[in-house]
Amino acid sequence: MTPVPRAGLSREAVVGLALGVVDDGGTGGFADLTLARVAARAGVATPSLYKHVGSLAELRREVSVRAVGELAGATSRATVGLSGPDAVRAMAHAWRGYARVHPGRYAAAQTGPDPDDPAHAAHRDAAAESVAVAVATLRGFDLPEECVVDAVRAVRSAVHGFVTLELGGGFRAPQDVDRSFDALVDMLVAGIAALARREPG
Amino acid sequence: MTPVPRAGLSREAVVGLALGVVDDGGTGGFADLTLARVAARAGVATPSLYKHVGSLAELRREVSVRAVGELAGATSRATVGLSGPDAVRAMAHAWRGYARVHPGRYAAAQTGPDPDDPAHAAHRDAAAESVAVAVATLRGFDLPEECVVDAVRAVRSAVHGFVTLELGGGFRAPQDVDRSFDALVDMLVAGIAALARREPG
DNA sequence: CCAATAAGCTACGCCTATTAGCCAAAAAGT
DNA sequence: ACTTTTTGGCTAATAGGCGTAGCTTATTGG
Repeated sequence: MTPVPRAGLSREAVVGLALGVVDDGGTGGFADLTLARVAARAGVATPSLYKHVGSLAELRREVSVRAVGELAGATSRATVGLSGPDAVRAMAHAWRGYARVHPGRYAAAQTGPDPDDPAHAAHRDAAAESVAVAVATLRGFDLPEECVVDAVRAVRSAVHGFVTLELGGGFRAPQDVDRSFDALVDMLVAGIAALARREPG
Repeated sequence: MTPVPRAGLSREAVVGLALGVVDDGGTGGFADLTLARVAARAGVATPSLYKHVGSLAELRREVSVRAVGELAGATSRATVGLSGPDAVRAMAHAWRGYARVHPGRYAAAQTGPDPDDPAHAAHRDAAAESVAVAVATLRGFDLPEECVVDAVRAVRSAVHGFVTLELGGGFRAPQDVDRSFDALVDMLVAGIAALARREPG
């Protein structure tokens, strides 16, 4: 009957539009990601998206994988050629920088993959890559093998916690937040060094 | 027509049932909190809840305030009579302990209040109390006035980040998570002490 | 005993996601 | 070039969520 021009969508295009929704929604962009919103951007009826994406959950997972990959890439790029304290500092700042520039995507990156579901394989890989960057950063500290995991967990915890609280408006005091972040990173670097000195073998 | 017995609800009762939903839902209990679920627990039709609660958003906020208050209470109780490193350690462990016992409520506690909305006053108060506990914990470190906020932010960031990642399944390696937490707390204590030593005045 | 209030209910409107089935447009095959 | 198949739109319809309106009954207070 009525001619229906093609919108030229594809899985890639849909994910891209979803990323746009996430970006425009600020910190809550990922939580507010909806098929209806994506369809509106595409100029298409909501059910049409199912030709390119299995479900909202699948689209969200795809967005998460992208976000985790980007975060891993940003920290990785920031630390090439560095080691020891310099590497940790660079990683921490790159991490926080990514979160501040892309708060919606950072929130998306916090969805953990299901360890068992085979559909989450890409997500697991991306997460593993992100952790691998952190591990690589700690080379140069001469950490005893069994302490590396403690150090990685400490760095991830501290930086992620800081960024989360900052984006969530948790730091209401007037003091400079950058300064506090530097202090935190200093603590981490000193703490890792101390961890290396302890239990010397 | 048909006799409609009273369910004996009240605002208190509704909030209590909501807390039950949150508790039973694990980490995602707060995200999955829904008026329909609460109504089902109350044995009541969903719209009936509006006689006791203004909206889902209001109910969620109420739950958040409770959770923040409980967390502040738990950390406060754990640190009475302690100071310095002992206080920080006790607070960190009480914090993590609360989150592990009440993962749903802990997630609820992460919703930040709107600084302007007068309806969020109770939420702001609860959050302020929680921060006050952390500040009190740092007495005994002789921190220069302008460094206290850095130390508070560092402690909150590190502990919150660790707990968040732990609950979210972010620590997949087989190594003991308790040990990693102890290492993190050691770093914090040492870092705060170093902060006190720096810029001596 | 009666009136006022409080606490249920059903019916509805609007927004999601998702499925089913139709139809035209593009692509592939002959 | 024509035909066939696949693809990517569509509308219609189901199910479940929040929230509003208006009715009815239980409870309470005079």
